[in-house]
Amino acid sequence: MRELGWGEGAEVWDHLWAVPISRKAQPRPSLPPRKTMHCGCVAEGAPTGPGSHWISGLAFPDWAYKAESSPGSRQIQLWHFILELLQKEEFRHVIAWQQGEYGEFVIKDPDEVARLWGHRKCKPQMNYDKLSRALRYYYNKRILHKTKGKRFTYKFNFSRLIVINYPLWEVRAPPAPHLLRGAPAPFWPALLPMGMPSELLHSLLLAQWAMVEHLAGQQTPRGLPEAAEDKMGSGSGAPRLGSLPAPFQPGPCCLLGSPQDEPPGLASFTPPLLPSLPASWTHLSGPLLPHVPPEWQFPGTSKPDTLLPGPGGPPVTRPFPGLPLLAGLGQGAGERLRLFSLRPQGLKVKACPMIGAQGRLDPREGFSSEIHRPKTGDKSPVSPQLGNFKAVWPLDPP
DNA sequence: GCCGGAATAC
DNA sequence: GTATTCCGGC
Repeated sequence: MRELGWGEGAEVWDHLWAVPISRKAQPRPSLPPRKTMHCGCVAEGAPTGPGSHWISGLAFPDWAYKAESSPGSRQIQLWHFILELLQKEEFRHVIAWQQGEYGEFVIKDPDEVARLWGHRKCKPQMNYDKLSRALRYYYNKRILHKTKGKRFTYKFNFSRLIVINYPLWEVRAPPAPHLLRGAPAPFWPALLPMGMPSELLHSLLLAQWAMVEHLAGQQTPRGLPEAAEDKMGSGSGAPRLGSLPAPFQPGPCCLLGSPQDEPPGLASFTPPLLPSLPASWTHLSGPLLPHVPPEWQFPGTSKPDTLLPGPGGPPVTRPFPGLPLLAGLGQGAGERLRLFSLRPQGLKVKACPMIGAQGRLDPREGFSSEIHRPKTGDKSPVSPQLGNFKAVWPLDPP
């Protein structure tokens, strides 16, 4: 297998990050200038904070709030927009997370949300009836579902969003969930909270394994209940990886992409592994976030980093760019997933003036200058060991 | 309010 | 593909 370096395989990256990794430093148009001029749309609700946002113990990275990161679409999607509003304090009176339910949110002012959405999309005639129709289309996609009996209340399916936005996430790591049952804890995949309810764990594992098997073009022995039938995030733009090495097979790190969109071998994909946890990472749920029950949180908070040795993985000190699941795992996770999922330098990107013009870019996230160019011979510098990874995961619908 | 079909736009 | 628009039905 040929090892590939940065700058190759731009198409592979395109669906993941259609934004420049140095986006914090440069304005970019998100709509055709003509349209922007006519409606004067602005990026209302655009986040202004750092690259990740904590939700229910995990961080939603920028992609969750940026239309450009939506596979198959260069325009903002409604669920992105909803997340945008949800993470902004100033819209708390308009839309907010529902206390006590993970991923559940309430539209407190439907007319205002519709107005904002219409403004964003340059659809002044937008109203809640139309907006809610768009939301209902998410039901079948399993991105969202309605909380029955509660007015204006919906719930995100976070696993689904992960599958959609991170089709390559952890592709190398986990064995099939059905193979994990009964396995000793050290052999369980990464990123799982020790207190995670089994159904959640299983759901997550299935989603991950669905990715692995889908990308590998393999068949699941027993089939997949969720992610497989979802055709991998609507199937738009998800790169296929071709042959799949055995789980945990060591391989060169961070060698991604290939010319002509040729699927690289999975050995080329080294997922982020075993970072150290911030000492306070279990207390990261802030006022913007849904409540996280204690039993879902990391049980030991005194010295969590000691539980995540990550042999071979030297401590990383740079800011963590923000990632789902992995976000809660500390800077090391971001460091490694950055290599895994961020667009390398020099790749073509689509400009987005609205976002850039809003000054929402954080100079701390000048990723392009931080991207590690993999060195030849830099073979799997971090242990593929996964068992100590832990994260908090919100509840998904059944 | 909520649902989902249908036609349509982009 | 992802909405937007409209609408009949519950």
